[in-house]
Amino acid sequence: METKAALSQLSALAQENRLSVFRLLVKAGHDGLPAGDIAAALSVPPNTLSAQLNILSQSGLVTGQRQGRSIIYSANFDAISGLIVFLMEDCCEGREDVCAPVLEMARSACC
Amino acid sequence: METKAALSQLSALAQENRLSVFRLLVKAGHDGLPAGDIAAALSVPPNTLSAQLNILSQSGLVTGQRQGRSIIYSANFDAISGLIVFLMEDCCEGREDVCAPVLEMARSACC
DNA sequence: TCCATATTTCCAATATCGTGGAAATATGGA
DNA sequence: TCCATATTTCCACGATATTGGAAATATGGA
Repeated sequence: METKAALSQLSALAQENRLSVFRLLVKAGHDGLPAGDIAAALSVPPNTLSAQLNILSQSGLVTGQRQGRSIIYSANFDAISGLIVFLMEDCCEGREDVCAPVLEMARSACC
Repeated sequence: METKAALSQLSALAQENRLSVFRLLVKAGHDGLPAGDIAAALSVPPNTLSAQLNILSQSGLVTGQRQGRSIIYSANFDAISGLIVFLMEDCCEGREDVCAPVLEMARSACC
C-alpha cells in the first residue's frame, strides 16, 4: 500500500463518527447496511452521515451499492487488513516486540 | 485499548509529517533521535516539528527524554502494537479474510 | 557569569474539517 | 403521472488543525 492511501484511511478512521460507522459495518458483515439504518443507529442526520460515508468510501474502507431505493454500505475487509499490514510492515520493521502481541491476538481471538 | 486513545493515535498518524516522524523513529529503534535531527531529516522548522512531536507524544506513540541539551524521542512500540491489536479486535471481529493476510505478513516479513 | 545550542511556548494567520438546513436526484409504487 | 421514500449535493457557518515567526526556557561550556 502506498503512503497516500494509508493516510487517507487513517484520517477516515480518526474520527469518532466514522470509526463508529466502520465498526457497525464490520459487525454487519458482507451484507452491509443501508445508509438510513446507519444514520438511525448513530443518531446522525442523513446528510451529515452521507458526507462521512463519502470520506470512508473514498478512502476505500467501505463500498456503497444501490439496491432499490436504498444504498447498502459494507466494510471493505481487504482494505482494513491492508491498513493493518501497512502499519506492521511500514512502521514495525519486523520488531518482535511489535509483532508478538499482534500474533498472539490473531491466534487467540481472531483466526 | 479504549476508543479515545485509539482515536488520538489514529489522528496522530493521519498526517504526512507525523507519519514520517513516526516511521523515522521506528527505524531509529530504541535509541531514538534528538528533535533537531528529526527536523533536519524531514526539512521541517524546529518549532513546527515540536508541535507535531507533541501530538505524537500526547497520543502515546512516542516518548521524549532530555539528554543534555537535546531531547531524544523514540517510538513507543507497545503503543503501535496496541493500536494494531485494537484495529484487529475492534474492527475485524475475528474474520478470517482480515486476519489471514495479517498473519501471513507477520510470519513472512516480521517475526 | 556570559554565550551558544537545542528545544519549546506563544501567538496569529491560513487552511481544512465537521455539521446540518434546504434543495436536488433517484427509485418504486399507486 | 404523481407522490412518498432514501439518499445525496450544495452551501455556509463554526470549530479545529497546521504552520512558522519571535520570544522564552533549559542546558553545558568557557
